Amino acid sequence: MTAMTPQTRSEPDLSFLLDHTSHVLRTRMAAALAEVGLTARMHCVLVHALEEERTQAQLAEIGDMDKTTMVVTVDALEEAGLAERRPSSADRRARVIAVTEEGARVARRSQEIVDRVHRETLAALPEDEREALLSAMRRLVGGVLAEPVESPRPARRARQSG
Amino acid sequence: MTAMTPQTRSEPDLSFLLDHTSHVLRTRMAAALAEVGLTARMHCVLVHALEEERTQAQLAEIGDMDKTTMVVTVDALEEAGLAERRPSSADRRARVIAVTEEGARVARRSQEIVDRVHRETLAALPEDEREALLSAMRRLVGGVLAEPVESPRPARRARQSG
DNA sequence: TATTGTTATACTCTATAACTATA
DNA sequence: TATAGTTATAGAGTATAACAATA
Repeated sequence: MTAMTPQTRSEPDLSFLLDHTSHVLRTRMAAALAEVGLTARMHCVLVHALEEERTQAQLAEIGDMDKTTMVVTVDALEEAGLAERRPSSADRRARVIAVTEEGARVARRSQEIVDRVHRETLAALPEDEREALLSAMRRLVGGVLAEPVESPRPARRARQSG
Repeated sequence: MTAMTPQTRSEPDLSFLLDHTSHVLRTRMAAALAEVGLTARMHCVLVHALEEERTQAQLAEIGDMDKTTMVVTVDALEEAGLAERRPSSADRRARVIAVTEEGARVARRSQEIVDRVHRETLAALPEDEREALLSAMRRLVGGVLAEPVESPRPARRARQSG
């Protein structure tokens, strides 16, 4: 979004290009998924819970969410009747996320929506460019842009008692 | 960040690729710019204010920021002695952002940092892929991914008087 | 009446801290 | 002692509302 390079220069503004495209795609995806009442996170949890038996911690890992964010996401899925928390037979601390029949139906539709939005976006590109784009992005994700640099977060006050 | 497509499928997950790369690049850029005491927004305002005489509203437009976000960004630049608010000669409501000498020096360094981070990132790609990536991204920004879809924001309570 | 910049603040998002139950 | 999940809430980020000065 934020243009990092003035228009009078010819350097490619990779930051702007990535920020803008990811932001716009995100809004489009959110709007499309809203049709079936899901957020991107709910979709993510749903499809990965459907694949195999997974606990909240495992799903949080996959979706790169904090465990507290996972709590509210699973709350939303339960409230919508799309998933349920079940005790894990292997570890009594853990909860397995079981997708309901309705949840499975919605997940099928939401995955179609996701694929369609991706397809429509990529369809705007000539095929060779499309392939190169995907290949380049995968190379970045696997290489230089694999891991975020983390900045030291400021300390936090203890919680108010009462 | 959020994987939109389970690993067992072969559809390209454009959302994940864009979200991940833009997020990681953003953290790298933030860390690199912190060396000269700037945020990405401060850099953005600084270089565009340096190009020609511009008001806060114009700079907000360029950086796609809200005008209230611009206020705090300019506050930070003024506090750091890198820019100053000056009354516009054309419109007495408006403030032109004037970059100080120190601001110009810092802007030159921060632009070098931005270019370097972009160059280092793109250097990880074979040249043909690099060119295709940039071309594809520009095509998306100019086409299907030009404008965000906006979702209706929930209304807001009036401000407390007192 | 509309717009620039400002202040105050509501709201969202996310993560930290503290806790319970279990490993 | 460490981990899974939960609750409460701190704090960052951002945008809306209202306002003063000016167009």
